Amino acid sequence: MQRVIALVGPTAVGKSAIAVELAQALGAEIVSCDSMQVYRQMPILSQAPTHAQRVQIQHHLIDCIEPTSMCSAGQYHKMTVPIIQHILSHGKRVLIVGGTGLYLKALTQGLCDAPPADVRIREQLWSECQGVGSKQLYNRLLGVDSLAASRIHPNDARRIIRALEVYALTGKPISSWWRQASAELLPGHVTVIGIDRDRDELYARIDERLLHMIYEQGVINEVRNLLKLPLSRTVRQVHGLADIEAYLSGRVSLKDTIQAWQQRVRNYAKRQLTWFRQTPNIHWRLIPAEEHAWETAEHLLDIIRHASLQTVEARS
RNA sequence: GGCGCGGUAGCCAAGUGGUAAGGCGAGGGUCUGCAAAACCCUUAUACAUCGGUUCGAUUCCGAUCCGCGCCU
Repeated sequence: MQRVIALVGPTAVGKSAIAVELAQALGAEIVSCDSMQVYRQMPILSQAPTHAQRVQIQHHLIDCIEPTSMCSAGQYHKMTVPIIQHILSHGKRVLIVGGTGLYLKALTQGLCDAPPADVRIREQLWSECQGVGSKQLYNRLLGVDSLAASRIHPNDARRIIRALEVYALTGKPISSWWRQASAELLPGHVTVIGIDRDRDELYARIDERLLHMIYEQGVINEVRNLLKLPLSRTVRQVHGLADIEAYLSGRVSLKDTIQAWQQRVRNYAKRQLTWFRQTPNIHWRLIPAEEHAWETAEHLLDIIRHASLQTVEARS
């Protein structure tokens, strides 16, 4: 059977609980693939696995970066590869679990070798963009890298800036970096399982989860403490932070805060699904409403066994 | 009961005597170092009802219904 398996799905679909059951059955350790659970001091906001779950199964890449500093797909990749190799070298399996599509892609397909973000150049380009507009920068990109430009929308300031950044840093267009084979971690060796639920049910779960976070888990207090810190730019993007901050400042009622936050997360879940749908060779399972985590885990085991057989057949 | 204001798509909301912006939502998509981000596409024979004026009314007039506010 495959030694590296990934379990992905939208937020609130029930990944963490299912992952623990599945990891137990597989004899695997869990490697998180979540851009927010990597940070410390925000376990509620990021809905990280519970202490009990982490005692049951060893989890990695959770609770390991201060919220004042910044993680990125590249940094995540750099941290994670050795950990996976280490686990495998001990004869255990790896279960990658998470909802951050880009991080999973970085892990399974690698990133190109272009240099990481350069804060100074990026800020310069960004302020320039705000002055003259993204179309201007896009035209410049068109001049130096028409291939990249053809794949980036003129309104997509972020990617235009990244492309120009790489060009400024290396003198080579970003598309030429794309062409270079990146160091793949485990080419073709990862079985990806996607879990999903009926859309209405998923949205209802999201709505309930946020209420639970507010009324049972005490997110508001967690946010209050976080706000005392000089949070990194990435951390400031966590869903709920800005909403609760507005509530704490008295500008917004609790009711409106919750509604805005719920809406944000529902939209996010949809985007996650869009991402995972295009993941090559992903195996989906639609979870029925009353199915228990351990039942789902059993179904997933079947799927994994099947997928492994197919891979073996394909190779011989 | 009287007076005033309002009734435009699932919601909010512009507007015009020649059949009507936009936003939200919803659905789909893109994604190579901020990704819980950013960006793109699609979406509705929607003008409360009935009459009248008019070549033509969502727009003007009248009545009716509903909502809101004020007055009695």
